Amino acid sequence: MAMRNFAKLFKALSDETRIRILKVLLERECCVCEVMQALDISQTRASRNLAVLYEAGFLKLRKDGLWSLYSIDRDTMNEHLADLVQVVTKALKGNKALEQDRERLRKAVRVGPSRAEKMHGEKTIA
Amino acid sequence: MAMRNFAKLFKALSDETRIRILKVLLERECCVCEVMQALDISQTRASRNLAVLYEAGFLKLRKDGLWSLYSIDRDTMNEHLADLVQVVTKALKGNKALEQDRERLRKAVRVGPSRAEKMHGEKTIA
DNA sequence: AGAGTATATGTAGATATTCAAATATAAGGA
DNA sequence: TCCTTATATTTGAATATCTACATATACTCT
Repeated sequence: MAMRNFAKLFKALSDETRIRILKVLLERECCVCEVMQALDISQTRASRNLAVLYEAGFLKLRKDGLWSLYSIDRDTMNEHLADLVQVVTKALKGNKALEQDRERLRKAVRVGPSRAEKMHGEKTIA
Repeated sequence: MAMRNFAKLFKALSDETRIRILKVLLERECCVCEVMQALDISQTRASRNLAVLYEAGFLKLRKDGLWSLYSIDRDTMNEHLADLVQVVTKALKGNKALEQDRERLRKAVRVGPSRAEKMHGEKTIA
């Protein structure tokens, strides 16, 4: 169970054009020019946003002569989804990468920034 | 079944600081100063990023005197998740907002941008 | 009212993102 | 080889995002 960089995955999905592309690709595999026709956008825009989704791991790429055929990578998609569900429904206990944050939270008290600074000298707050 | 703006939701989640905040809040409700201590970040940064998550609907806010107590809005979270699962696992048939894209996809052919432009005069491609 | 504290907000600078236009690359056919 | 076509990449400009610093706001207590 690799620790994923959720922020990066979400960033790839944080653009309306890319969401529209994903939805079109849910219909079927498409070449770049089909995507640009479906969304009525420029070739550059279609190509670049497909590349972003591809690099994030959401798409598969198949070459056929001149055509670049993109399709949803359903396996990867389902993996991401499963992880996401797990993160949100459970409390991510035992996640090493975030143990520090949780450790500091354990010690944290409900005082504001000014008092927090005084508590441990100038090193408590970055 | 309101059509959600997924891009906006994902944008709120597309920042590493906000992911860390969510994970801390999965532990328990926190005030701003607890978040800043847990993540070792500035007060401004904690406050601003909490606000982004709040505005996106992921957090609940409870005021207690001087303190602003933020916590995960689990109902909203689960709604979003349910929607997401639906979108990804099904093909989103019958979604009015995207009917145009799918309609154009139906008519789209596997030719490149140059020929696509000629097919319907200069109006086919934006 | 006045002091102290927790949080929010205005501003500005650095950085990142997005897009179109032009150009480059690569495949297929004459 | 030369031409056409589909896609990728580079460039530059507009815009958005993120952060720290300074300041404002709001609540509590004396």
